[in-house]
Amino acid sequence: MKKRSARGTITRESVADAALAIADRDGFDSVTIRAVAAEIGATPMALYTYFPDKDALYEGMRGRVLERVSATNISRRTWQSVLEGVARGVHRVMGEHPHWTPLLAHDSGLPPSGLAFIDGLWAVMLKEGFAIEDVLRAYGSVMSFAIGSVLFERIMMGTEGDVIAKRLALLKELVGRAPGQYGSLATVAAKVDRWRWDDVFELGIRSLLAGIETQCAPSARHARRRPRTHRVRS
Amino acid sequence: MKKRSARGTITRESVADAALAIADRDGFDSVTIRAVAAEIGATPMALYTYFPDKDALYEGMRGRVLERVSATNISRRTWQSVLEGVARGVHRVMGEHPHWTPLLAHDSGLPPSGLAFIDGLWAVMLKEGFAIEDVLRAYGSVMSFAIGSVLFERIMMGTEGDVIAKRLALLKELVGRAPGQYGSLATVAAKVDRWRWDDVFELGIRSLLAGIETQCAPSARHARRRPRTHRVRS
DNA sequence: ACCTGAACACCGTTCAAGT
DNA sequence: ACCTGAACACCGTTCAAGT
Repeated sequence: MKKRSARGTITRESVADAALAIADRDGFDSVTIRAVAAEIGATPMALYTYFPDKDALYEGMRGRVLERVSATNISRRTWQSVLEGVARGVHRVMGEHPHWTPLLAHDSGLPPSGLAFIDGLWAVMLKEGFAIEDVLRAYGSVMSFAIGSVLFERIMMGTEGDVIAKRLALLKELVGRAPGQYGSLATVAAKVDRWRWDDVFELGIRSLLAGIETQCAPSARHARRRPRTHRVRS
Repeated sequence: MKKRSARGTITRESVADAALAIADRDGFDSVTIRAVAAEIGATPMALYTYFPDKDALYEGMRGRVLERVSATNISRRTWQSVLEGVARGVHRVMGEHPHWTPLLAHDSGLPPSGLAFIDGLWAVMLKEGFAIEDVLRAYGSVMSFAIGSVLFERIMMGTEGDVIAKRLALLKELVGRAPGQYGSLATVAAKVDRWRWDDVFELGIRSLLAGIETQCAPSARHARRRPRTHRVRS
């Protein structure tokens, strides 16, 4: 909808940012090639100079999001501050831009800037004495939770922040069926408007850091060789 | 592609199952109204008798998936077995059907059967003495992790199980840039083919259950009134 | 190389009509 | 109520053409 931009002013970043702006404003499904082109004052096909297809555009968007996450200035002093920092960064950025969350669930690759970002985090963990396989194990569990908490909140609450509307719809759903049948749900749902979703995140991140500490983090005190229990599951 | 089904034989379940079968076989993006209709031998518009729109179809699919999760027979004896059981169920079902994972990230509602399922889990937690707000806090953190671990694995490894191909692509990516720059990434990536993703899940679920135990679970020994630390964040 | 305009093969969904 | 067939307003992407 903007005026035609001068030739040569388009960049991968400006395209990705335009796409993110549309997602913010109109929802993720409104991010179409045509809409993004209109946003920067170009023709749909002009974008194909910068991104070979729509998955590549998603990848570019994800790169820009990760730059925002890293801009929350994660301390690299300890492995705890690294893991907590990146989790908190994901949680904060996605809390501010709920329409961006589908990017986290779309398996269309990580841009080079994302690789560099991860490399920096893993370097700290290795330097702190993490075993190589524990780096991915610990990073994976924390990132899984960070991503999942954002998506789970979106699934439960929707994207519009209409908590009350959702709760009422839920209760109406319950009343419509056999009364008393969904007693536990109703009991908890009645508390939902007083609910702070951040508490879910806090409980999870605290538990995970503690668990990593005891299960795979290197102790600076005594330089033991990662005492992992070998487990057998049926 | 099947033969025309007799009039009146279509059900919500058969439509949802056909959609899940297509996702399994051809990928999630191949689940189109037209493809599902063809799968059950009907016309595209025939589905609209059972689902008002595509989001409703997703909701129906999610309901069928949750039935599978609950079919993993979750023990309801303790709150630990409930939370671990549902997390393990999600992890197992989605491990067997990676193409279904986008359903977990799509915020288009939970079907009534899903509500009943959650109600049953929460009933156990309440009966075990959980405070009302702790029910959602604990359930939320565990489910967030379960969902996130599935999606994170899919993001990192792709959906085809082509672990080696992915790793090679990653390493090639690294070599292409300044050598030695992505040292940490390369060090860890070199171990990836020996990697068991289940270890990420095990570390997370263990940590979360332990954290819930200390931070909000009721102790059967001494019936204290949930000793939560009151925290203030900047 | 960058960008345009027309066209193609899809998609979800509406509508009018049949049983 | 259940189901059909044609049509509409989209979508991502290809192609031939211009600078």
